Amino acid sequence: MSFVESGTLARMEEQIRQASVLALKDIGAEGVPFTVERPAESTHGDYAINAAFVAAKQLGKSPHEVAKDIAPILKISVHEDIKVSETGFINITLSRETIALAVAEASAQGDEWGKGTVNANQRVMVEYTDPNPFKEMHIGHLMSNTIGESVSRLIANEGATVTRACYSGDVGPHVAKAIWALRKSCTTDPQTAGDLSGAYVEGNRAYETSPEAKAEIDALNQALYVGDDLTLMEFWSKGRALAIEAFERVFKILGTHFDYYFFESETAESGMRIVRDGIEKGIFEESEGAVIYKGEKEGLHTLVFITSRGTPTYEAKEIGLAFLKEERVQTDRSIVLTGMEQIGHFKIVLAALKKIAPLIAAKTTHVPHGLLSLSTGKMSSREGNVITATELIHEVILRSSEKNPDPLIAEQVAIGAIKYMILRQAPGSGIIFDEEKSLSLEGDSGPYLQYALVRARKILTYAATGGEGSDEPGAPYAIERLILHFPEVVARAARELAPNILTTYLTELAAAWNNFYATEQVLGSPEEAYKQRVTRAFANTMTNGLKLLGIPTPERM
RNA sequence: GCCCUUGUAGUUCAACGGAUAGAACUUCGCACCCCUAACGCGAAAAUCCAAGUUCGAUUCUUGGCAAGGGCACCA
Repeated sequence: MSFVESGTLARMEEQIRQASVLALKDIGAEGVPFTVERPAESTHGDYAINAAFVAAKQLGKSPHEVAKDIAPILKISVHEDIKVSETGFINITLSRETIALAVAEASAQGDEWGKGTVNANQRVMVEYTDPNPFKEMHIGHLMSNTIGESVSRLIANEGATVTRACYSGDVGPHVAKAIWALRKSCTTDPQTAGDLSGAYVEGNRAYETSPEAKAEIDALNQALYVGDDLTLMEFWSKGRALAIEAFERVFKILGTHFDYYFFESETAESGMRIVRDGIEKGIFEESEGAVIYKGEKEGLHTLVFITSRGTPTYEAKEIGLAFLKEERVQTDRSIVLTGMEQIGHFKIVLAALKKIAPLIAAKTTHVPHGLLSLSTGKMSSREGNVITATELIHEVILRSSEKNPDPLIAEQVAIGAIKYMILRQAPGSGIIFDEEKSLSLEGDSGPYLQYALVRARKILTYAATGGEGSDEPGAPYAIERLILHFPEVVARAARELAPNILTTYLTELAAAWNNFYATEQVLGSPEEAYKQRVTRAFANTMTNGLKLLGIPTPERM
């Protein structure tokens, strides 16, 4: 069992890569780039190397000939069969024993199955979700939260210490608008987060239609930054607390917990100070009473950091935030997840930050995600035609409870369906949201994965004994050859910050399991012991995979 | 006008420059309820257009066309 502990198979792909590097060196093609991949067609084997194509030109031979030179000198420590395709791929098919060992490993390791060490000893901060108090969380925040949570878990799974951060705009025009409207309607004691966002919509309408209201709101905005009107600040602080309580209720349902909350009220002052200091250094300029950054020389454009009224914009606050994060937590890497509409702004912020604090800028990565738009038209929190996070969750729970009277399970299924919809596609691409089409409970969907797991676990609860028979059947089941790739898939998803890679894999895995389930009887079969092990290996893989996506795993469905 | 992102079956999404472009929904057919059918099997159906780079391009480059977003005091 030392094999299981050392986890040799978890590094199978890496081993093949290294063996290929050495083999290439031996045939005089050192350093050519190549890939080791899982062939789309399983009959081609478990791993494929394309090095022969790349080396062929340099060696003046055909890819097929080069592949034939490489294949015999590949030194891989597990049993396998190496074949060369006519086109020039080197295909590696693992032996029956090797696959059985991988299944044993997946079955025995439990929670540890799939853990990696790529990010060992790294400290990473991930900022995501970023809802604004005085507005409600809407489905766009759901997208940021779902991707951010999964990315955090994937990074942590590779050995990093992850700090989760949530940054909230608790000052600024949107807050002034909401407070203005609340005061106007003599609301001294708003009760729900819905009251606040309703007020925001109203305040925004007034801001755009009435010059007097605009002046009042602008004044209120400045007063909030100054902060010496105690009645105002108390009202503000109460509203903020109310909003955050609402956020945390949603976070709990979603399975997220933030280690740090950062607020714009904390970053405004230092952000402005740092920007002002940057004027003398020639980083920023004054223009028409505002402080701006001219990005033209770097192919960017000009953006205002401090307004002519002396209030900081998003950009100045972002600079302040970078320093505040640094002050609070030591990190090696800082990831900021936002909607892609902020790409342009973030480039400029990072360009400025590079001149102010090059080390912070160097370790900061902006990861934009696509936007969620409604098939019925544009969503705008200013106009109030948004689908809020809680609305959507309740809507989907309603649908999932048709098949599940148990409210906890209905909720788990609903969250699974919502998160799957978001995580199935590349983080950068947007979603045109249509509840009927986007949120499926059948086919490629969250419940499909959850259901496959439930069925496997059920078998395991019946399997009180280890079952009869111990030898593995001659040919491996398709599911076995999929299970062994799990650690590699997870590592790649973490490296590319792309949970969709894992989602696609788990969907394929669930399909293979359902096929196995439909065609093979586990309990009471001649190969029961081995099939139970396969079942456990699948259940571990799916459980750990869903955990990494942040998708709940219901006990039954 | 400039910049960014995206164009793949009827629809919603995959495909680290590789093998016959994968799924799901829909449609049609089959199976059939024996460890849970939110399941399984089969069929039909797609790379926006044009050049270029490459042994090989959905992927890279350039130019069109189309959609979305951003471009000084919102975030």
